[in-house]
Amino acid sequence: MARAATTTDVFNAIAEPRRREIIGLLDNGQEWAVNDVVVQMKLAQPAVSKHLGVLRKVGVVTVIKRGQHRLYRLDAVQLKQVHDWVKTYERYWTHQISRIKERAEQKAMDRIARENKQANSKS
Amino acid sequence: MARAATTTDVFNAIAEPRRREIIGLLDNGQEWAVNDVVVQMKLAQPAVSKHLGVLRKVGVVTVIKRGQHRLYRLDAVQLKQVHDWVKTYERYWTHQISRIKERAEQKAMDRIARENKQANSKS
DNA sequence: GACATATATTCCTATAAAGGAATATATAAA
DNA sequence: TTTATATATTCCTTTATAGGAATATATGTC
Repeated sequence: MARAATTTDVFNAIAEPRRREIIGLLDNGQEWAVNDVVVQMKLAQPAVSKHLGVLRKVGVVTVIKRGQHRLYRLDAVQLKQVHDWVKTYERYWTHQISRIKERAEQKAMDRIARENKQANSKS
Repeated sequence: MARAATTTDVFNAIAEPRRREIIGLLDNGQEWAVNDVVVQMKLAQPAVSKHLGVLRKVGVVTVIKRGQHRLYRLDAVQLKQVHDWVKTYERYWTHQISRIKERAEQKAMDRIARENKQANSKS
């Protein structure tokens, strides 16, 4: 099997660094014509159109037509699912918990792990 | 040019749903032998070894050898860069700010946008 | 040493991508 | 209507998968 399509979900869409860069550009609350993005990124117009197309398909940007221009706007709410997923692991780099709490947490996790192991061996 | 390698950065590594699933499994603070993962995921052993290999290369998991087993452990600190990036856009789905603040923020963004436009047209 | 178990690696196939070049399409302008 | 501008789409090439099958490697057991 090949890799999943970039248009299947947001995780795939933001895996490409240039698309993250585009998202960063659009994060000024303004509408961006394709050519504005082309000028900022050092990238050819077709490439930019394609990247914007991917971002549109996963819903991270929206488009409206105005004259001959197509104006893209960031709709970053779609990034919430990424945030929600990664937030689960926040405790791994948040060191605000004391050693004692850490050890208690570790013990609790050990217990859960044992229970899971039991449950799995039963099935 | 083809897509960037999954081993180049964490964003690419977590673009694959099964790898996110594996990360979820290892999030119990325990060491996991490859076969434990194979049993949980409905996936063949070579496939699991490969996914774990990708995660190891980007630093999301660590390995130690014990006997004939290789024990994998989550080192989720590497996910912090994803969290940091996506956190930038948190305000898009956090509605705790008042209408007035929103409008003020929008105005500020408009101003920044204008300044950028000036700066760009100069160069 | 012979065999079993755990894991990684190699080879294969199908698929998807990223960007470049060329082209199509739509709208504005003269 | 002809021409210019803005953008999307198609075709092409190179590259990187993801998983399956087979094999290699390391360790444990008898």
